[in-house]
Amino acid sequence: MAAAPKPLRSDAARNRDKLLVAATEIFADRGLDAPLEHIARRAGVSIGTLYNHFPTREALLAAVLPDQLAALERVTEAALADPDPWDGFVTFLEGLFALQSRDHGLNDALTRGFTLATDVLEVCKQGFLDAERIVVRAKEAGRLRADFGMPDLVTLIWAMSRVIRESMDTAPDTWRRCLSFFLDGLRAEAAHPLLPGAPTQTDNRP
Amino acid sequence: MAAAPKPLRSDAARNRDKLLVAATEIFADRGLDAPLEHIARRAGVSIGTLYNHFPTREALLAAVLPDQLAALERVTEAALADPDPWDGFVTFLEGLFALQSRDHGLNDALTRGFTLATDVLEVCKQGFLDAERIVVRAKEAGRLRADFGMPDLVTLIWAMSRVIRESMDTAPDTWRRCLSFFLDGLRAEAAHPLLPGAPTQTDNRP
DNA sequence: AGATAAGTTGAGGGATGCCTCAAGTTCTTG
DNA sequence: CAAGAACTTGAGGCATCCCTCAACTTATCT
Repeated sequence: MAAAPKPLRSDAARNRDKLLVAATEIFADRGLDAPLEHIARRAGVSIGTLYNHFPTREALLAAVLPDQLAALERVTEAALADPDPWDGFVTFLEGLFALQSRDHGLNDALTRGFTLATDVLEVCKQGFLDAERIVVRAKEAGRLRADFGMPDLVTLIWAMSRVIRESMDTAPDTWRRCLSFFLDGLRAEAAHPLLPGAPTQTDNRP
Repeated sequence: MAAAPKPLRSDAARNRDKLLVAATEIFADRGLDAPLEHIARRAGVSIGTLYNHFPTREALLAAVLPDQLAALERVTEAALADPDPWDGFVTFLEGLFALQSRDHGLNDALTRGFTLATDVLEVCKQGFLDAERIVVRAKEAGRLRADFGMPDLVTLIWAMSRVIRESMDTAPDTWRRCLSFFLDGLRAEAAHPLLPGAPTQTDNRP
């Protein structure tokens, strides 16, 4: 099935590793569109070598992102493991944004419409479905407002990712404050009718 | 006082106007870092002429932004005119974001730490003070949660500006939905203790 | 060790965007 | 209607980032 991945020559394997380490670091603190030259330089390798191993930025992302996404998966599991559906929902959001606040690249990945390799995309979709379980559970328990849907989660991620990016360097916990306020508006008992002109939920399915 | 602004030659004045019109349009729908060449081309003028009239991007902004800020001022006034402090607060936010959603450039201006000419900056500061009156009034009326401060307004603007930008082309009213949720968390009676780790208000004064 | 396949290198070509300035054009004024 | 001042022009230099490829180096295998 899978094309037999021919074994790399020893030096090539080493360079590949150095590139992955460098890419992970640089993406994490410069974001996903950091110049590839920086990554090559940090890996102590020429730009040509980088392109030899990863012909496109997307290929490099596909090699680097899965680790970050695994961390996210752990957060999701922890959230689902919480016996209280609301607490689980809060745990999920806190964990998600905490990860994003530590990893500029993950922030980009979750947020910008990035071209991702199909298998990475698959992981994302799976994560999205797990997140949906968290949301549904909290709604069914009558704790999360009934009109909150997955598109709203996406919107929330956009919103918070901006807050995270903007405050990262000066007051890195600002997002917690913002999230606190937001969460208070998501509790079922806080729900008021939407502002006039606000799209109804089905309008903005992604 | 003010340095006598020597009268422009007629053709120069015409070009200047064309540039302002073009800049207003392009900034509004491409954002504040649209290529200056685009603006020159749309004005039907060479790039050199643009630089002749506005030696820096900042100078061009200083000539273009006041109009947008005036619109914002009108929103602020309307908000203060509302007899109900909470409704005024809501009016303010709705008006602010509605403007941003129509003007990509204003969205950038309010959001990114842009280098602004001192007099434009002055207008911004004034607007900020007016906004503070709206916030304080809503808090004193016991309608807006007591722990909401001006830094939180800044954060909210960051958050919403991202939502606006991201949904502008596909579902331009998404921000209203998001704002509705957020507002429900800002009502005094919705307030819950902040999440652990959230900075206290004084931490993130800008 | 020598032959060969595998891997590396970095200069260089292409885009885009910023900004300048010498040469040309056009308005204004006497 | 000159002539000089005011203004415009666009090619070109700079910088950044993209990506490629012919010449070189190195690991591996016998």
